[in-house]
Amino acid sequence: MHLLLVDGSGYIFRAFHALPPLNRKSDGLPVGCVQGFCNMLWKLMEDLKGDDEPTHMAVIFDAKGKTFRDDFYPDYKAQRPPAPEELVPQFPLTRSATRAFNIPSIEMEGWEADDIIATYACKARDAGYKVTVVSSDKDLMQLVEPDGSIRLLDTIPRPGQPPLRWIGMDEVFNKFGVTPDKVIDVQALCGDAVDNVPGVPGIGIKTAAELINTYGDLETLLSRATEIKQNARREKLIANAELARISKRLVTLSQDVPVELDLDALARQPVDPGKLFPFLKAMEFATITKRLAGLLGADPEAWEPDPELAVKQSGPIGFNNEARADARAARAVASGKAEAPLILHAAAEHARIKAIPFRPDHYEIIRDAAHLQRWLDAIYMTGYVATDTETTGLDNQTADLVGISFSIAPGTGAYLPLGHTTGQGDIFGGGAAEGQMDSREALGILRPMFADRSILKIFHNAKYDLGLLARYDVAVNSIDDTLLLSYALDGPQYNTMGELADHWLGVPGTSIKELIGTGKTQITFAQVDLEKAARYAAEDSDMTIRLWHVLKPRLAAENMTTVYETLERPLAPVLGRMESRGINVDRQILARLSGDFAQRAAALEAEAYELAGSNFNLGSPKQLGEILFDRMGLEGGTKTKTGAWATGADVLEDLALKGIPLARTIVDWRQLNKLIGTYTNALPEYINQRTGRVHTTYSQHSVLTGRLSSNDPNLQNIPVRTADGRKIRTAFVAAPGKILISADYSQIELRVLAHIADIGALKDAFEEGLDIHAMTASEMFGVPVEGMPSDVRRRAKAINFGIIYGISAFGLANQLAIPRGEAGDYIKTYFERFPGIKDYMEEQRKRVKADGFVTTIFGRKINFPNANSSHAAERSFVERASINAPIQGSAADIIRRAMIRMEGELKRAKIDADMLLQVHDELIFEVPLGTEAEAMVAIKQVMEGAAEPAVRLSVPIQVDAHAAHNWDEAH
DNA sequence: GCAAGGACGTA
DNA sequence: GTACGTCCTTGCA
Repeated sequence: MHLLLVDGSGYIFRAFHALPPLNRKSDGLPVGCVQGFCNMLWKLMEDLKGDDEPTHMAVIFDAKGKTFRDDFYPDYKAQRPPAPEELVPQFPLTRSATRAFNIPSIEMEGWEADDIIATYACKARDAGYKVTVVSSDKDLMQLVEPDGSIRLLDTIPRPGQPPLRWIGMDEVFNKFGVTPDKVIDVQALCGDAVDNVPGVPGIGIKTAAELINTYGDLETLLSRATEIKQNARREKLIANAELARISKRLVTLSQDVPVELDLDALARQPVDPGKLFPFLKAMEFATITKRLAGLLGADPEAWEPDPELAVKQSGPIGFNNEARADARAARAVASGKAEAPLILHAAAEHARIKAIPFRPDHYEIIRDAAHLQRWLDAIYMTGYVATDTETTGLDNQTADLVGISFSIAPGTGAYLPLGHTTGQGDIFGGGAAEGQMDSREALGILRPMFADRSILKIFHNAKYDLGLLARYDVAVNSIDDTLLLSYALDGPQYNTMGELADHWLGVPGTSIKELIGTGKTQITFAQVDLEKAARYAAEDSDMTIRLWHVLKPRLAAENMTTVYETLERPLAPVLGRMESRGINVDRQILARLSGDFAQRAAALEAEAYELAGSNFNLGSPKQLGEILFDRMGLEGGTKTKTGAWATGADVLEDLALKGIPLARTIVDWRQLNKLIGTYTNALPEYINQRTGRVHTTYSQHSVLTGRLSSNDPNLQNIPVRTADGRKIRTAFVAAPGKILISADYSQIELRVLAHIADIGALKDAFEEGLDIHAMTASEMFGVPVEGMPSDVRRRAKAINFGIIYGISAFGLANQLAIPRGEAGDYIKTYFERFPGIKDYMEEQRKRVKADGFVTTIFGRKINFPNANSSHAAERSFVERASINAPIQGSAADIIRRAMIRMEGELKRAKIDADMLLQVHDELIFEVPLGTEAEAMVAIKQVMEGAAEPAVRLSVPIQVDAHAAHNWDEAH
């Protein structure tokens, strides 16, 4: 018979300092000690086989509250600081873990774990058991038996030491200088600062051992204290005899705790996969789950995560409330009213990480397979890794891989150089630099790690690395992204690694410019000196892991987990694939348009010179203003904020109406010139040599409201409003054998407004499929929809848009070219007809002033740090923006959800369709010719249902889809 | 060579 | 009145 007693509380406290901190991947719940605890439990079962295999087992914990020791010595453990914040949530989880392994979890109020352990150990010893106590607590060393019937076992992982360290007679003697039965006498004399056991002041462990070995035990020593020769020692012992006796009582473990379970009840039970896997999956311990599944011959997929412990998933109905609760909690945090351990935990993590110094000389350069394998082993041990690719350029569709860096903990870092060349600045590139692994071999080694779902890969801007690695056939599963964490938490406030490092870590990141220079003399990263490159690259990963440790716990603390998990992280790979696909652009159509536009622009230019009476640079607003308002002396000119003449299109239109033909000519010239410069001439330059297509880059983290932006080239502002502009869209064509589909949300923002502000009249109109602007006009002006003059509808439309933009009389007057007073009357009438809108606007104004942010219906936060600015114009601006942001942002969230779900749904419906572009309320697809009808049905379904189940909108969502060979006709 | 300002393309 | 990105000129280094 062999009883194994685990000192659960002792393990947690010691493991806390010995193990790397680890948070649950989904929500930042700290679980490092729980994971260490689970590892320890199953390793014990693995290691203690044969003679050492326990027949009985229990895990003992400290209960909350006072113990009997407090009754006679209130200062006992009084100086112990409260448990670290990240430990607190782990206490109950270790109990759950114990039960998950089908092991009794024992704790008793009024007793310390040590007393319960002592009671069971002695009972078992007397019954002839062998006893092992899993602990390294010196207070338990008094239990060790010389014959080995009771031993301690220390299992806290420590670098450079064996995983199991037995503590028997010899080890106790080494520690206390006495046999185990005299340990309490020694402790009574030397005391214990940590537990606030007083002992005899001035007597340390060595003196105590010497005295006890001389006199036999404490009582004998105290009764014969007068015999001691050393004056000081004698006086101290006599003066503090009572303190020594109290100390002995404090350290002596009780052996007669009235335990409820008898020894038989501790007999080992077989592990029950139905208890174990739901727990492990809820904790997201992928590696342990896999190993235990192998050991037990079980399929972990057969069990769902324990719903009590898992990250709360948004249910069909619950989400709206949850999002509101999130928003409430976030407001509480912002106003400092929240009391939440997670907030303190996040703050503590920030302080901890910030205090860890950077040690560039500790970074490693990986030059061979063995070294790479050592890092891989470390990554698998850790379960996560910050990683970053170094390349020859900013465009992941053309750049080449130069190296990869890794970091598994703050202060660690390694750089794996793969594509460095010799010969700095040599345009022929030189040969490969010495001391680099073959990139095919290295990628072959790394591929399984990147694909492994149990290893979390932490990037800063994962979309870039994913798109690049995909070109090297490296698939990446399980990602986190510090850029998107920051965006979910703080919006586009900090963007670059440098800004984040500066703000959160208090260090200026090395600028890439220091390595590659700028302008004409710029080199690529491949040409950077390898040692320098390694320091830069490893530092990048080091900073990424630090930022992750700082930002990830904030997610749970600030209730942004759902936003990050459902709107940010899963979108990045989707966008990455859209960028990789690109879109087919017909070079010849653009060339023909360039010629046509240039010819017409030249004619207009000549006409302008004629009308102006001199040659000047038509592209210069400065020169134009001087000609119009100084030389020609035209009236009514206004100045811009810098004092220059304003010559915008609205000003020129005005002049044209007043009979100044030059103004019209300039307007037309500018339009053509814009089309040439920004589109017909620029776009062909973006056609990728390798793919023959144009690949935009989306920014997921730049827009305040949650929209995407598109750049290099911007494919979200391809002209559509004018006939000439639309011709450019005809150059965006389907590949041979394919056809384009454009699917766009109809009036999505007005529908969202009707839902959020709960406007019955608007909702009814959408429900009945009415012309919403005509309906508005009819309500406002009392004009029947039938036979309504187009100008009346136009005004109503302007007002509807104005509402979405946070209307002002000034702005509406400008838009409609009517007097301010008249515009003000319109707005008044509107608010009278739709009082709910006014309430909504007031609510947002109030919110932004009180909280500094507003939220979308999915819980996304939009920050306005200037909400209480002393500048009136700035304040008004914030008010308008805070009215617009929830509307624009909720619509943006809806299309994000559609995009995230789209690929999976199309695949499920066995529809072959590639999502290529997003233009805020529109998605462009490329599908095989002939399949467009069924594709459109499926696409519409996903888009129209995108808000659900998270939010059940109270207005119908309508999507219009068209298929055609080019984008102009499909739109 | 770079930043700022003006102008203008989109939703 | 909201939210963006790009091109061109201008002015300064």
